Amino acid sequence: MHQHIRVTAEAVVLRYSSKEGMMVLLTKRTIPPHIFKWGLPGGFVHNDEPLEACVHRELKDETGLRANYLEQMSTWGNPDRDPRGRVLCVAHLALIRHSASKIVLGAGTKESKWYPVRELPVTAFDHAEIVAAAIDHLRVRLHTEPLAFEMLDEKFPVSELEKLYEWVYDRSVDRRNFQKKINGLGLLAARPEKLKHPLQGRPAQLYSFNREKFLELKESGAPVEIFS
Amino acid sequence: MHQHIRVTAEAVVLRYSSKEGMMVLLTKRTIPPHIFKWGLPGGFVHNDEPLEACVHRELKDETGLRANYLEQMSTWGNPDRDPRGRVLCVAHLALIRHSASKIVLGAGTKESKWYPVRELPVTAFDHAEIVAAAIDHLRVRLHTEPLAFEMLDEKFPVSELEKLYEWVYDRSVDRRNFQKKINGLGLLAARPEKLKHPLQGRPAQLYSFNREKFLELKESGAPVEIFS
DNA sequence: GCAAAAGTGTTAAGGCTACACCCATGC
DNA sequence: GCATGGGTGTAGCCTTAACACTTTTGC
Repeated sequence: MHQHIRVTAEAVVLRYSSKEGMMVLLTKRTIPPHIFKWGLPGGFVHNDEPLEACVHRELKDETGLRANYLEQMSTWGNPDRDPRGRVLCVAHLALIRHSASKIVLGAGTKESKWYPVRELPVTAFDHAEIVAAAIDHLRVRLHTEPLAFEMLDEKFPVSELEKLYEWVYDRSVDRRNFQKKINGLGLLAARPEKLKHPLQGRPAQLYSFNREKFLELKESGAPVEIFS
Repeated sequence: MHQHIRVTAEAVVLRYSSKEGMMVLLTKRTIPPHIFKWGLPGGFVHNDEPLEACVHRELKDETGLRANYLEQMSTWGNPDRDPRGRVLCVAHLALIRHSASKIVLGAGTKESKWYPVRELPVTAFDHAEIVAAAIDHLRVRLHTEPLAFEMLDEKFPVSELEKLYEWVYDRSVDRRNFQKKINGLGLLAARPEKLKHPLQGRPAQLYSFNREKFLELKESGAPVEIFS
């Protein structure tokens, strides 16, 4: 018996802004199957290529983007998921800052677009399911892992972090309690500057993520709960 | 360019007893590479076979066992992990009750043994790493998912559940607070009978997991935290 | 009776929730 | 001034953590 299974590595690339919410990067397929439908960036893994390297390569080729954070999520292996035959998909979660998410047209560039996660177009294969799984995955990880900071700018107001959590957990959070909790952990470092030109209201203090402090807390053994 | 990647599905099969702690099922390799070292049960995926079906099949063939719970965990894809060439390993977590974990010799049976998770023998490939990842995975899941009950007998004393959690989180838990918390959730249903012939002390009340209640709580939207 | 494990209760501390109030900016 | 969003404080509640006593068994 000879095994014939092909493998792709694909990524659910997410960006967030309080203005537009969570958005996912999709590329329009130019070949069958599912031609003209929208799919996740990714492609067939080279024989000697690590899975994450494949994702980075395909993402670069197709959209010119560089993920700020990348982790493996789950493998989709249903025998019927691809009409061409057995194709395994190793799905990844990729995060990118909104400010670094502009799609660049280039050599291997396909038509790519950011779509609101809750308003997807017609998608190829099981990719809509994979996007949903990525959000579930994020929901689990954001309780204890500092992944939110991979999507925010280096300097951000607390309200931006809060709104990101509100989007992911789909519930409103008390602004004042959120700020107290997050400051109590000491994970945010105040920057000297304040937010310039707010659309309305008092300019917000800008913070950056204190990764050293986070690692210190984690090493100390106490479980770090960023958000409950 | 022609892709040539082979795919295996393997399982970290775990059983637990308060007497012996957490143990993992390993099979002795009978062919190179890593001949005579101990590896995870599993093998090459058939072309038209779902990943989980492959795990069940290999487990049955190699040890005669049937996993009580099976979920995909992570995919190990380092190009150098197998000297034979590119072999992807889709690792699964499998749980089995101690009372149903006796290895049965049969046709395709390899030499298999239960080993304490914290005292592994010399292992093949990256399988020791995968076992460690499975314990980490379990540590995350046990907070909110009722996987502990997949390893305990149908009827069990609360102390058995408590000790399982103590093993996984590697810390001692106050017996009385644990019982109150778990009873407060209403997830356990008292059975009419008590534990017969305890080695010492007062016979314990036996309980079984109330899955309906758990699903009800989960549906109600409130996040269910079984253990913190 | 004694040791060992199981069942039940109490109390204090800390975290979270729900609030009210003031501040800084644009218009 | 007024609207709007940002920063800080406080009181009550509820959960958790720490701990004492009683009960039921085997020997």
